[in-house]
Amino acid sequence: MVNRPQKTEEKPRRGRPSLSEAALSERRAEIAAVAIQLFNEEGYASVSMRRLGKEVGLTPMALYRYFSNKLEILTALWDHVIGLAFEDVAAAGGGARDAQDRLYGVSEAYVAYWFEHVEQYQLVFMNADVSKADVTAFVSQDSIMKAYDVFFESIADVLGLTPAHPQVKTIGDGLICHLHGIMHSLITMQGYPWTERDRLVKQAVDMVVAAGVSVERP
Amino acid sequence: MVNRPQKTEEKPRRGRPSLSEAALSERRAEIAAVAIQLFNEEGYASVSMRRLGKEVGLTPMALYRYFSNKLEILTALWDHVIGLAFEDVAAAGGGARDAQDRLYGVSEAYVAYWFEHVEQYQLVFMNADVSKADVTAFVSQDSIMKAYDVFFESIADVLGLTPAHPQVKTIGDGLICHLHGIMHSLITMQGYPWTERDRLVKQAVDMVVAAGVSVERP
DNA sequence: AAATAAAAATTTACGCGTATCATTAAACTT
DNA sequence: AAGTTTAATGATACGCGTAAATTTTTATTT
Repeated sequence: MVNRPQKTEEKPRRGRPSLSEAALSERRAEIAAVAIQLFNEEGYASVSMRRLGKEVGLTPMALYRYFSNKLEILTALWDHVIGLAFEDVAAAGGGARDAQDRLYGVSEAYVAYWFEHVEQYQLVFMNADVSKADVTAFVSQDSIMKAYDVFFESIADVLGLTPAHPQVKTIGDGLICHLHGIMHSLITMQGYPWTERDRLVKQAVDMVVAAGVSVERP
Repeated sequence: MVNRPQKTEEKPRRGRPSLSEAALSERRAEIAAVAIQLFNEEGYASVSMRRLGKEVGLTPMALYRYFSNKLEILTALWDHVIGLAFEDVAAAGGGARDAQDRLYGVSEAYVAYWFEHVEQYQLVFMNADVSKADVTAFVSQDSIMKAYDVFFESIADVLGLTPAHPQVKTIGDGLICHLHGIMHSLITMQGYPWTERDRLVKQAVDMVVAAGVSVERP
């Protein structure tokens, strides 16, 4: 995050006042909106800070008052993109006949979304420059954790357990990892003759369903 | 790859001759060796072409005769690192009591290696700048595909099928994806309260073993 | 030996992200 | 009103990857 003067301490009595928190986040949002559009249209690397500054009417360095670096602007796009992905997932989950059907549906929708937006997947999940702290802060957000809930609910239904059951957490984490692995492997290692994507996703869910028959119930 | 004059055509009769293929690959190897050490010690981004040039005794631009860009030098490190990973995997597979034991061993070793070398994982699997063509060329190499064979052999053993059986390919690809997904998710989303790594890996292999009981045999 | 041709190597230059420093603006104190 | 303090903004500069132009090297042909 950008270094800002302490707000909680005795506020300074002299000198030009800081931008209000409202003004700050308003302009941050304005920059982010332009950035998201440009990043989506032309890619992260192709949009320079000089260019972005020009588009929003600021000098390049003025952007640094609102974001500490270019990557932090990218995190604004993360929120946006993950929101879109889970819109698709929610839609797929909505029309399901039963729990098992829903689990297949949301799993396929999740993977399909990222495959249809590979550039976005790379921007979110393949940026090695992102510091640990950045990602931690981002992914810990309730919005993201809540988005995965649909998987846990479906799994609980399929297994006939409550969502709070520890097995649901373990199996759910496993499925989420598995799906991410399918996307990531097929995207990063395109030369390898992978089994067809749909087949892999189906198999991943099959294994969860199969686990249901052997699960201990309370 | 770097653009080179056609070697197979009628060789030019005048002018300075091209570097021999031997000289070329020798100097490429020399550059790669220095680069691997520096990248490992200081990270990819911290080692500039100007610096690398100085270390190997070339001007920065002279490097471009041997590698078409900085990223292509990084691929040299890929080979190196994947070799190390599969040394660990092979060692883990060597001492196994039976097929099932071996499958658990190699899976855990594979995941453990990358977790112990997160920076290397990021250099190999998290570079969004890498063009599709680059990765394709890299991963299609026999060396990499061969490295995964240990998984397919173990799985065939566990399932009681020949390695050539199509189910082995499908399940093997699934397991490799699953393991990659565990690594990738736990590395990129450190703020999320994932189930413990070992548990996830064990569960992934368990599911493969469980699939064995329901598999159709020839 | 001189001229010529082509590859190798170097030089120069561009736009990039952004650190640092200089300037301007907006408030309070006197 | 003038001076002071502090935030916001702007200008300058650095090292980066590398494209393009230039120079040097090394061979063959005359």
